[in-house]
Amino acid sequence: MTAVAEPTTSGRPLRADARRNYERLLSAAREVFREHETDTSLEKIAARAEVGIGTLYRHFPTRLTLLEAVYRDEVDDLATGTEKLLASAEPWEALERYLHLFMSYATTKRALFHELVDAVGRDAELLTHSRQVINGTAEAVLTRAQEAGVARRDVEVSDMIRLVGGCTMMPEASAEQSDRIIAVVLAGLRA
Amino acid sequence: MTAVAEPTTSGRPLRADARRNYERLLSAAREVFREHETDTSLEKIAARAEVGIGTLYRHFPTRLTLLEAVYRDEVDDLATGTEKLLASAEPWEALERYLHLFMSYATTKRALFHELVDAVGRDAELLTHSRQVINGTAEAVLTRAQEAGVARRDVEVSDMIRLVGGCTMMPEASAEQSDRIIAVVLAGLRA
DNA sequence: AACTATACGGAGGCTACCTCCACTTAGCAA
DNA sequence: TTGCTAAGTGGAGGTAGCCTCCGTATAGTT
Repeated sequence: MTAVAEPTTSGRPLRADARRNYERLLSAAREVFREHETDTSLEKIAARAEVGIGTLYRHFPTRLTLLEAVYRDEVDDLATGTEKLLASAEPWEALERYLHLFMSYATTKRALFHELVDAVGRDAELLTHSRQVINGTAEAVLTRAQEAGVARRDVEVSDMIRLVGGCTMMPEASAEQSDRIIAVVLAGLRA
Repeated sequence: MTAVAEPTTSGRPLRADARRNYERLLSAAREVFREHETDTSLEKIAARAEVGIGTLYRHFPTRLTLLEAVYRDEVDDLATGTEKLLASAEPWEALERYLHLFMSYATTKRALFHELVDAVGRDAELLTHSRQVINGTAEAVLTRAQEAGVARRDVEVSDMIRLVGGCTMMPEASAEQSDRIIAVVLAGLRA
């Protein structure tokens, strides 16, 4: 689909078969997660990729590892989209548009988000790629708005992420509801 | 601990041993959920109550059934606390205090909340006691504030629940963070 | 004391996660 | 080409949790 990030676990490049299997697994996982939500067994994904379960586990030692790999591109898209916003829009408008961006990302990727949060809860040390990216982008947007004096200063990044991200964890949000919620949050954040 | 709701599944009263086991299970579950979060197997709860796993399942056919029974009292406390608020406080102040109440309820009972939400996501028809109570109380508070003209009218009950409840689903909120978040939400809800 | 509806309990089926290791093979070097 | 070996494969099987089924036990009644 998109260019696959080199799973260069060690220094050495992957052997051809390993590389092929890695990609088969990734695209199988993508398909499966698109059809069913996230409640799919790893066995089924391995079968879909016509690969043994052991192979899956060597490439993706954890369920979360696999989920992250699947969504890696899209999280990175969120980050680059945000950078554009920061370059082109005024601080407040950037914040507005960022929240919409983030909400729609978190909504469509609810599965990842949910599991990511669960994982962080279980192992506080675990700092996954997605988490780093999300924290970084949110921080850039919020602090810029605060320094411009348009956003309250007594709010932290984690508050904002929690507010917007948290409510996507509840099921069945309509687009209208998302918009209403963001409107409330924005009104609350305004300096 | 508190008066146990009669598990009057059918019309007939429970046999003495059944009743005893029901209460043993309930208090074992209460203890266990207090110590570990929610990741306890039902087998362990049954063992703690010195009761067979089959007995547990007859009384609580679903994991959720048990969780609900454990927290039933506390959800009801939320409801009665809210009624007092409505009787004694001005519409806006009632809303403020309600959000704090709700947040602290949802935070300490995160386990139930999480599983409840998951369950609702899986089976949309399922309308559990907790859900009914939460919806009912939130609605009373919000519409009162709206009718008094102090809260935005373009906000629905489910939006508010989603905002406040959702962010409790992410782990490790400090009391200060909860307060900051509520402040943002309140500022956003104000008419 | 006998009888029966009610309730008990745990063996066992199912499914998912994950590990381990005997086998296979890609890629290199002679 | 051939052989060698580090790299990779795959699935049997261990663990754990959810839940069901049904033979056994007993409370409560007659």
